[in-house]
Amino acid sequence: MKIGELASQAGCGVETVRYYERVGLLPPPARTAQNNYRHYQAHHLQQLLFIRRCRTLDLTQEEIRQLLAARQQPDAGCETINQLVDAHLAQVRARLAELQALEQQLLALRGQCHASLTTRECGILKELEQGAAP
Amino acid sequence: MKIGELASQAGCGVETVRYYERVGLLPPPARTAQNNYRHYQAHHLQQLLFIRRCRTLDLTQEEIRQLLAARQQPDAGCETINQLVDAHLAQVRARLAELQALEQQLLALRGQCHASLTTRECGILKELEQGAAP
DNA sequence: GCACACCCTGTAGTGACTACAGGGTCAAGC
DNA sequence: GCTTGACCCTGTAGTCACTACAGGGTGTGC
Repeated sequence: MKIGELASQAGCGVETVRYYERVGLLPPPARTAQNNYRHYQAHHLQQLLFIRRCRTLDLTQEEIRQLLAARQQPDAGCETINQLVDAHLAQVRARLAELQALEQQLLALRGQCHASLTTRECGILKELEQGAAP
Repeated sequence: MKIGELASQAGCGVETVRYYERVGLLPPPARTAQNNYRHYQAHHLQQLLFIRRCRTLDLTQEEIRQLLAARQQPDAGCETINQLVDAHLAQVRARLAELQALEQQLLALRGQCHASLTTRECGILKELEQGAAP
């Protein structure tokens, strides 16, 4: 299949596909001799779907590269895979904690001004100007 | 004061200060005639602290620019400030919801493999290869 | 023969910095 | 007077994962 069909089957843009090839996440497909168009096989689609699924889980390219490499060694142990997912989960939870703290800070900030005041009187600006870290 | 002192008082790098000047968040300071060093006043530090406080709240440069502009008009109403904080809070909450969903997906994925198997048998890889979006 | 969808390469932009390279300046100690 | 090291300057390139052109070639239907 051509790149447009591959991309639409994977639910991404053709430019994303070419980008994955450029950065080495997708192997370069064969080209037709006549017009140099990329010609993809089923395994390309499989790998692209794998990559897209990983991306919906916010895995980085580097993490995906490690998973793809692991897939090449089906007889090796899968501890690195488990560790990778655990590490990523830990990162997500760390970011969650950060964002929850941020939400509280913003709520407190928002509580500084309820009325429609002048900028000079606005509690939010005052807090941002003078407040130390909460 | 010179840029190094300003930066250390604000708790950021000198390159960040120069960057803020380049993108227009900090006004260009006077330069000493002798050696062209930047020479900062107290109000520069004030503004830099303001910017850094906004950044710890994950406000974007564009949002900070709006707050700085509002500060220049102390007699105007502060509705835009309140709206800006509300909008940002909504964004943070949306991202929180996304991350919580992601956490659940990763947990489910992690549950696919507890043992130390071969890559071929690893439930995580199988899920990533074949699983539809949860 | 023409319009239009598709394909190609290559480059630049996004946000908010960070990290050099390659140079100039200043103060302290010898 | 000289060296050493900390500081300052400009300008450019890198980060991440795309996205958006510009400027061209190709294929298909009317």
